[in-house]
Order: sequence, then structure tokens, then C-alpha cells
Amino acid sequence: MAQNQLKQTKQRRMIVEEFVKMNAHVQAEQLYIRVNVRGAKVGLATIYRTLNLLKEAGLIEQCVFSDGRSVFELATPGQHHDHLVCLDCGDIAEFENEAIEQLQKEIASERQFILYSHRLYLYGSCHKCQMKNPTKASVA
Amino acid sequence: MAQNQLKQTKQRRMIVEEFVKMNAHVQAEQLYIRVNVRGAKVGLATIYRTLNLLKEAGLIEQCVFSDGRSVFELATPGQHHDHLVCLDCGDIAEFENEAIEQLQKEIASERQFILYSHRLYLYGSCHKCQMKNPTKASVA
DNA sequence: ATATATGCAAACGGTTTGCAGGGAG
DNA sequence: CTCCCTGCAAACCGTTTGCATATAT
Repeated sequence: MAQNQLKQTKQRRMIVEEFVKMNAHVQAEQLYIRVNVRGAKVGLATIYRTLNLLKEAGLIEQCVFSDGRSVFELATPGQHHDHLVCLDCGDIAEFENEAIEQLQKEIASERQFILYSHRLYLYGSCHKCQMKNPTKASVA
Repeated sequence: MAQNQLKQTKQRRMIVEEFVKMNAHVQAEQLYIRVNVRGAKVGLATIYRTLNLLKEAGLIEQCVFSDGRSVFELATPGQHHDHLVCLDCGDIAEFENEAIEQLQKEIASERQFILYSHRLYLYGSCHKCQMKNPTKASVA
């Protein structure tokens, strides 16, 4: 838990608990709904404030997709993954690729750029959606 | 020009003209200012509508950074570049890396995912800012 | 007791939309 | 002459903030 000079409150406990249950790709709004469905009233503002605290504490990470929605995930120290985003159903899959990570480091160091983080998004159509839609035009 | 069943108007001409002059990393707000500085009044809404049309026509591409700002660039058919974003000064540099592009295609095809596009962002501190700031803590 | 956290509602910033008037074809 | 485009202002959406109250320590 966030024992970083933060008070422990029942809403924070609930938020963290539900976050962990959702266990990936958490959106503030959804978390808000899930927390409130089961009893206690927690304001949306508190959800956002808590998510930001957790992010600052390095416990969770944020990904901003091209459609503007923001998704949070439990931080996985040491490793990293990126996302395959289906533009048809909105589904998000993950992948890891050490070779790409390595190339990124090379690119950064070539330019004397200090890398703090990176995000790689692959946008397209997942297998499921290809089955559903006989043909498909491209999108950005 | 966008001869895709679109009417040619003086505001559209001005927008495109200024867009090309800025020649990279165009933000709607900036474009709005530049177009209006030199004469004619063009509404922000028209800027957005035109940018969206150009995007749909495949003439420009949009990148959404993690801080929410959205940047447009002339489409470069056939090739692609990605971005190094400095979290200190906001500067954006570009790079191309064929090996990374290749790996992405492999990842997608392994998962039977049809790739439409992708975005890779490297976030960190550029050389200039490293000089200015003796020490620096990390950011997401 | 004291500082921090909460809920609410209002503010925000970037983007989109509805509408009445204007201009391209 | 018709339909598309424009400007304006209002609506939107996700997120943040101010404030008075409630709560953890």
C-alpha cells in the first residue's frame, strides 16, 4: 500500500482494491462505477486524485490512447509492455518485445536524449473483428 | 489540394497554406493564430473542421501526446517516423527506424492483428535541457 | 488537535456541434 | 439556386480545482 506519507482512508482502500480486481486497463470512469456499485459513495474527483497519487508513487502507470481515453495499469517494475489497440472493438492487447526496447535505447543515446519512458501503440483490427467484418477500410 | 468533393474556399486555402509553411508539428491553436495574424478572420471551429477533413482525406496525420496535446503533420506516404518528446521544454524531434517498423509488423502478424498504423513516443529529456538542468528526476 | 482527505459543484482546456447567414458550384 | 461552408456561441468530455466539511493520526 501507499505508505508514502498518505493517510489511509476507506475510499482509498476501496479504490485500490477494485483497481487490483480489474487487474488491467483501468479507466477512471469505470473504476468510479465499480467502486460505487458496491456500497459507499466515492466522488469521481477522489478517484482521479487517488489515481494521480498512485501514479506519482510509481505504483501505477498511465497510457493515453489516440482517442483520448486514458488507461491505468499496475506498474510492473523492471519490465514493460506495449499495446495493440483494436479500432473496431476498442479491445487492448499487450505485448513485450525486448528487441524494440533495445532499439529505442540506442536511438535515444545516439541523440543524447535521456529516456524516461516510452509508449508504443499498434492500431488496427484484432482477429475477432476481422472475423466479424468481411471487409474493412483503414482508419487512423 | 483536397479535390475530394470538397469546396475550395479562401479559409481552407489559407489554412492549408499556413499548415504547409509550419511544415511540421502543427497544433490547431497555433494554426488558428497564424492564419488570423495575417488578415482574414477564420474561426477555430473551421480550423478543426478542416484539419479533420484533411485527416480523413489522408493528407495529414495526427499524433496525440501523453500530455493531451494533439499535433498534425503532413502525411508522408510510404514512410513513417516517430517522436522523441522532451518533457522539459516540450520540444519534439523525429526519428525513423526501419528495424522497429519491421518488428512491429512481425508482432502484429503473429497475433493475426491487421496493422493500420502505429505510434511510438519516446519521452525524456533532450540534450539542450540536460545542459540547462544540472540534475533531473524522472517523470512519466 | 491538526493537517489531510473528501464530496460537491464549478472551472478547465481542447474539441465538436447547432444554427442562421454567406459563398462556391 | 442549391448545397456546402463559415462564424459564433453553446455543448461536450474527461479531468482538475476551490471550498467547506469530515476524518485519520
